[in-house]
Amino acid sequence: MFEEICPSTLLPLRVGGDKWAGLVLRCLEDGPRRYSELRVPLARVSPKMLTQSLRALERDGFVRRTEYAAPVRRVMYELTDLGRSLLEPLRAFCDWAEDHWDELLDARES
Amino acid sequence: MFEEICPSTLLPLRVGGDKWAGLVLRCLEDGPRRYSELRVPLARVSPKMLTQSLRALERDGFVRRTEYAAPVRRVMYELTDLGRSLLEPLRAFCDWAEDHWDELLDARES
DNA sequence: CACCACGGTATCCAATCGGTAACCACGCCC
DNA sequence: GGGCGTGGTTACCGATTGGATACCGTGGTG
Repeated sequence: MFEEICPSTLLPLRVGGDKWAGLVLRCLEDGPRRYSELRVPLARVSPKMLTQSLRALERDGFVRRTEYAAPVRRVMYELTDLGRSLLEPLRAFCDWAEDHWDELLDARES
Repeated sequence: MFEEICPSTLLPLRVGGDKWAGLVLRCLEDGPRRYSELRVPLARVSPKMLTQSLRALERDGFVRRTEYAAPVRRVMYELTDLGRSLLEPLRAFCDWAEDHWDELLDARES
């Protein structure tokens, strides 16, 4: 997931000045995820960077972090309304990238 | 221009991995501009960075650079069709940022 | 000839980014 | 009580970014 398909590879798009924030947001679009669940699709992201991105997203109000102590330790990350609203322009970008994939590749080659 | 208004200040959005590329594109949306004309609205961007952004945008096919030798040396930068098409999602982001300005500020404060 | 505008380059340097790897506290479960 | 899973943190370090500043070649122009 996200190896080749995302615009980040061909047209690096950074939201919040953070290399991975955009991908994290997209990983959360289908509902809350735990830290370890996020690590699966974002295998290329080091734990340090994932934490850093999540903290930044939390600080800026895009993501809500909820900690449950029992029965097992669980931490849930989910989009806030603000975060969900950001998905719209983000998807616009991704759609654009898909539509212009060939042109991007052509331009890059020459 | 672009001092406080652009999302780059509050929600850094980098297109092409480049800090200023987004602003450069927006400066070109109303037609061709010369290097020195771009320097005016982008006063905060050092010449080095501006050149770097323009070169990257040219390499990726978003901007066309045309050089005229006579009568005075002039270099025009203008958007290609690809570049113009990128303005759409870019504007979506800017509109989003304007709409959620207050929420962004609120989240940042707390 | 001297000077100026234009469109950049060159150099230096500090700060940031991001990857690797190791470590850690807590609680459960065998 | 020893190991494991969870959700991280810490230290270290090289690479990249980007800001400031000075400089430069070319071609008009007075």
